[in-house]
Amino acid sequence: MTLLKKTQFAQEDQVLAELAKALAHPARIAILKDLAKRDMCICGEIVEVLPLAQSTVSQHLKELLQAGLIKGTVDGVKSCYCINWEAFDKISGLFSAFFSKTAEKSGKCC
Amino acid sequence: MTLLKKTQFAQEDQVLAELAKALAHPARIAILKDLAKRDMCICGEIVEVLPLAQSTVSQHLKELLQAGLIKGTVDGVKSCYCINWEAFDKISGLFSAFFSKTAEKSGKCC
DNA sequence: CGCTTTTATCGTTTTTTTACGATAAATTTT
DNA sequence: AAAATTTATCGTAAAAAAACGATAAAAGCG
Repeated sequence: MTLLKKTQFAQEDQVLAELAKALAHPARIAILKDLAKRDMCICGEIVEVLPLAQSTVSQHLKELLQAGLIKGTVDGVKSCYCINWEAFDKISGLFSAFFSKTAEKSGKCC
Repeated sequence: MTLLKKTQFAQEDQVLAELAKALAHPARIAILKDLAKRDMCICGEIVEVLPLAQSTVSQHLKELLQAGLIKGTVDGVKSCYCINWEAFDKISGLFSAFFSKTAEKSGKCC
């Protein structure tokens, strides 16, 4: 009788929900946009453009990493992050598939 | 010094994050898929196909309502829900805009 | 070598989310 | 009219997320 009901849903739905969760904070949206904007990848400059403490930003980066949306490499004392384009495209595809597949129905409604 | 930092981000990012949050649970993904699959809209039959208590499902429906993804009408003692297609398409557009705009960069990386 | 910079992690607090049972309101059914 | 059905809401508990400061580890600089 735990509180972990999520695992009882279809794998596919869990995956999409997990990805949506990674996007479910404006800081993480902003990070992704920032990483995409600069075509070189970025380290702790992200901290400067966000209204959050360094440790909090680090946490958000970790979540994006775990979701596979970005990748990071260590460059001396600095950390360099960038968008994981292969994953990003795949995830983009998952979302558009979800939306288009869901929407291809008649649209009859109450 | 509250803990409400979210409001300090760009409106656009807040909106997208909020929508992503509405999708950030497998139950809500499943509900949307189910509503789309049946081309008539559905009431508490949703409860039967989900491994969750009625009150919990009702809560998830409320969140989808608040995000604008679905709409609901009362039909006697029953409640009838369906996808809000106009909003759905718009939201679909927001996501694909986010992904394509973000991805249109060079892809230089570390 | 000692100091500074950079960043990840730890510990903690606050807030939000998830989940359920109980109940209440409204409506059918009997 | 009484009983049963349907669903939203309330109260509550447990878990997860968000945020920060402090600290630690690693690298670069004087």
